[in-house]
Amino acid sequence: MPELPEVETVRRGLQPVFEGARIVDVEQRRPNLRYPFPADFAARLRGRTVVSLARRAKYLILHLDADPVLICHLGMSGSFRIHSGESEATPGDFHYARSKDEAHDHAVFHLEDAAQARHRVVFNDPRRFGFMLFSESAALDAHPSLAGLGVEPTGNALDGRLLAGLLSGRRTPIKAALLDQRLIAGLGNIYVCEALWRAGIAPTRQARDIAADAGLCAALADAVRAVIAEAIHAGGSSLRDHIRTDGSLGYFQHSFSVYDREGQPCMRPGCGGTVARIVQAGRSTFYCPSCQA
DNA sequence: AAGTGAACCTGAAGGC
DNA sequence: TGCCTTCAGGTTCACT
Repeated sequence: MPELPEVETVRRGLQPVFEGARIVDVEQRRPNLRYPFPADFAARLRGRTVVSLARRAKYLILHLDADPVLICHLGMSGSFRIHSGESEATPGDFHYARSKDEAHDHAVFHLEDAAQARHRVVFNDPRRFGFMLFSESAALDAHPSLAGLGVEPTGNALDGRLLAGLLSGRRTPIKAALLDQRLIAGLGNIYVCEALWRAGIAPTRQARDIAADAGLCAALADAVRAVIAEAIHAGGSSLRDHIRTDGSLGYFQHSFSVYDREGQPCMRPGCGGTVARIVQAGRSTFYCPSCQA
């Protein structure tokens, strides 16, 4: 499921285990995920100390005390589990994290923290759309996976004026424009649908038409920032709940207004419409034809 | 340039 | 019970 809020939730869950820890060993259990693991993957990580765990868009970035930088993407079904002694937790709990099919445990990081306690961090990814790559340089903007990524929808950078500039002149449907990682980095199918519903904008409208309306751009930028911020917040609370458990309980509790609600009543007060599903660029779009114009 | 569809891969869910 | 089809949070590439 990982869109930006889920990746950020995973990052926050992993951060206390990774940061400051020494990588004692790495098990690489297959040659590739979506892409081949980097050459000498385990050997080059072994012995390094983790300086920080960052995030850019849907990418996790592990900065070490020496080259390289580890870039990790969860794809559609990637997850991490933490094993610390007796306890176990899954940071960022979603569908596939529940299945503890060890056949899909593709990489294991053995860590030792400052108090010499050992932790294992296990990467599981049934569909193997995830990947791990190295950047030889700390200048990550030069890495092919990260170069060209657009603005983060967190913080205050994304406002109506900036959004208007990004959408200006584009003939593509607004749905596709918001999914374009070169414009805004980190939105996925769920939160694009949700943001368009909040802003009352039909997903089929042309991006350039939205760009021409300053009020709409401001409303859409606000909706994007709000839905991402709320989702991160919800992920955090779910994470806390989850870490108290044995790692096997509960889905990430989403409350979607339109996503996956085809045929159900629109949740906007007084609207009375029915959520519809259409396909755009091969992907499901959920929206309310009554209040999204 | 813009848009679509396919590809990568496994698993869940629903119809019959 | 099983077999079949469809669908899934992402990204990239090939083609109109």
